[in-house]
Amino acid sequence: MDTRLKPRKTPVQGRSKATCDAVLEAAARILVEEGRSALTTNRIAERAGVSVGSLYQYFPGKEAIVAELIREMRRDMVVLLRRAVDAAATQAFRPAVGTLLAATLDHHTARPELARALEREEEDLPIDMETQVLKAELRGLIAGFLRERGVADAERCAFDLVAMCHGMASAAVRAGQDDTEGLKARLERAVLGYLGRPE
Amino acid sequence: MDTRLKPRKTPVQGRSKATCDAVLEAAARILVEEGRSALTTNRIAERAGVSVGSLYQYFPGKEAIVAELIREMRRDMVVLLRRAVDAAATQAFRPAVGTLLAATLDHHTARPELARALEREEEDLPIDMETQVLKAELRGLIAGFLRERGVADAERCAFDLVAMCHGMASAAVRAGQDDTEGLKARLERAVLGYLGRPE
Amino acid sequence: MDTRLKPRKTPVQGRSKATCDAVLEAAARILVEEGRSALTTNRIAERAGVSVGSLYQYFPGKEAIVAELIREMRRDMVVLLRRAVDAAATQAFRPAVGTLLAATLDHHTARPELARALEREEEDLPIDMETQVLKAELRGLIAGFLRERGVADAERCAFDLVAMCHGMASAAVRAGQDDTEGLKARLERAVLGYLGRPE
Amino acid sequence: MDTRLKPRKTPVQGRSKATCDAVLEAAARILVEEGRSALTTNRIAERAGVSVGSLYQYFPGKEAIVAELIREMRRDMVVLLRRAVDAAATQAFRPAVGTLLAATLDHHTARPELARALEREEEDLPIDMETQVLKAELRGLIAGFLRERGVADAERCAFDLVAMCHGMASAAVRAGQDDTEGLKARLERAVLGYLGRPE
DNA sequence: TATGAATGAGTGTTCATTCAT
DNA sequence: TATGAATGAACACTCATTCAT
Repeated sequence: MDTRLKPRKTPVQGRSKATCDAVLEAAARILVEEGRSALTTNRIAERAGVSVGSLYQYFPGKEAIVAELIREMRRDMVVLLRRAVDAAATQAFRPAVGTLLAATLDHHTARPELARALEREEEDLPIDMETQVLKAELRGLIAGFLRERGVADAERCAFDLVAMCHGMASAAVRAGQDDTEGLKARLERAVLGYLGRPE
Repeated sequence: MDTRLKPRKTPVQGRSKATCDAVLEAAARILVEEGRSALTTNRIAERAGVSVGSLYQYFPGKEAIVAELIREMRRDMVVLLRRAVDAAATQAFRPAVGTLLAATLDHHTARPELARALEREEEDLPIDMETQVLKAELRGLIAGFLRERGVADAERCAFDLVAMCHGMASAAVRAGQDDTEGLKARLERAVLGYLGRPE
Repeated sequence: MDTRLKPRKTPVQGRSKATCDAVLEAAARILVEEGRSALTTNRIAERAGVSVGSLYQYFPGKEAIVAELIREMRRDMVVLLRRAVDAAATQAFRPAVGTLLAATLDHHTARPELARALEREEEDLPIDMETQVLKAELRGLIAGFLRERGVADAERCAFDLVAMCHGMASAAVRAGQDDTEGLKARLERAVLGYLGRPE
Repeated sequence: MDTRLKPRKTPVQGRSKATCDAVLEAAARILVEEGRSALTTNRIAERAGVSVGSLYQYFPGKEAIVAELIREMRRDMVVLLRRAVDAAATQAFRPAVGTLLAATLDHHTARPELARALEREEEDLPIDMETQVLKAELRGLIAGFLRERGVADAERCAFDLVAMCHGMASAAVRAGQDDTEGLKARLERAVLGYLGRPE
């Protein structure tokens, strides 16, 4: 079942790679600019400047394209967060939280609507293994950080914090707010408050 | 444009009302039990025990049905929250927050998956006026409560708190957690923390 | 699995029946006049003077239409053959064989190319239960007749005779021969010869 | 029109020949093992270990490949039957018929499903000249044999006998019977019976 | 000459919506 | 007013065939 969500071939070079990327990028753009209901295979191919046939050469179906976009997003997040966790290791608690939040927001900042759209799609898709692992890793990184800092029930806290930030960031994007700094400040307040460390 | 999201007639009594309700209830059930992709007009009519023709007599289209469900949900929330705000008026801050949260969760508790599904649909639908007003009212009630209690920047806070609770509650439902009490406790912590009043 | 080969509804009256029949008849005509490769759902609908949507209201797919045509054919054959077996009961062996053959050919005579086309299609389709039963019944009727007349290994003989007649009749139709009488005479010779009763 | 069914080049030696053969063999295997619906040019190339481009270098299209397989089959049959007719020349009638039947079955015995599959395909394809000639030759050989033995209306008899044997052999293969000896015996009975020479 | 990426017309199928009964 | 048969645009997806490399 997993194969329906995986690319057919993952070409490493040349024209193939270009086509493959064009398809993914087109899908992303459509999702953001035209909405999920406009995300048809024909439209994707059109915007990618590619034929439908080519699209199907690389992906077994529409869902696989979206799934791949999600995977890319999660992979990026893992990289960013891992880096942030490392950087935070030597910091005091408050600035460390800031570092982590900044990393999380970085991702939302780059293409906020895309992130939101993909997170939405994720809910409708059957969760494939890799995505599941990536999400677990994200929570794991945060939980690890919290545990290290002596926070009790780190797993649960990580879960709640992720959900909380997701909710607030989504709402902000949705409302068209683009004051990332302000958002970050408020998230910091929320997180530290939740953790009982508003000092 | 708004008329596409409104019922054709809002019959207050008799067989008409029954048909109308049957349609709405059928749509709700399908959304929860069979998923959004199963939500077709024919299926709705079938589960409602009504002909498609009748369905179109009361609703101009599929979206109008969903929009009406959303409106119902928001109306319910307004009622619950207004009542809670009244009840909270005489309470100390902490218990007052608890009262408000309880009201908010009440709604999620009754039909959690439906609430989540509708909130998802809401994002895809063009926002009709009434829903917009209802949502503004919800935030207004909370903002009013906060202002009364001397919280600065009450509007913004209300916005964030709603988003925060929405995020955490959704994630909990999604993860299959059904420990409402626990959830409420964590939300309380988050809210009070955010407000800088963890006393 | 069987449901993919069965009609969706078998409407007994009115417009429905007419549409259903029009679809079947159109498919039969296309198969005969335009060939199997022209048998597309859109073409069927077009020739039936009906929309594709209607077609799918009555049949779950293209295969189901063909399967139904086959079933109709087999049902007809069973009726004809049963009647012939009854009529042959009181006849001497030679004329009795003639009666059975006449019945078999009757069917081919009515719409020879259709019969041939359907028999071809039958080989590509997963065999559904009813068709299987009908075919068994056909062979059973012949085997019963043979057994009654003291023919040894009646089952096997029935199998061979059916295959033999099928082969010869098909070839004749294919070659465009339309001398049914002559064909019948030759089949008789073949059958009686095979049975070792050329008297 | 005929050129669409002929190979582009018929290379007699070297790598070309190998490629050509690989394509034909791949097509044959697919037809037998995966069914006619799996017979796509891409799949053929894949199983042949060759690129689609190469496939089209040797054959103008898919049909040409199948047509060539059919021609090969018919050529084989002509060779076998010619040899058998020669061998039968000095035999008495009964054993002579046996010799001819054995030759015919030889062909079916080697790759029964392939023979059946190709005979099926043959019916869908426009008949190209060479195949027509080959089939005429087959009937001619049999008719010649019969005429020599004083059988009246030898042409017609040859036609019927071929059809008869084809029908019975096909049915046997289809039913999964693999008792070639038994089948031969029954065919003999049928043929001799038809010819009125059961002695 | 061989490759295989690219093409796009064509196929099966669905579903929101209409309208004759 | 209620029905449900009919509609057909739109969608996902395939595959024979071409052509730049």
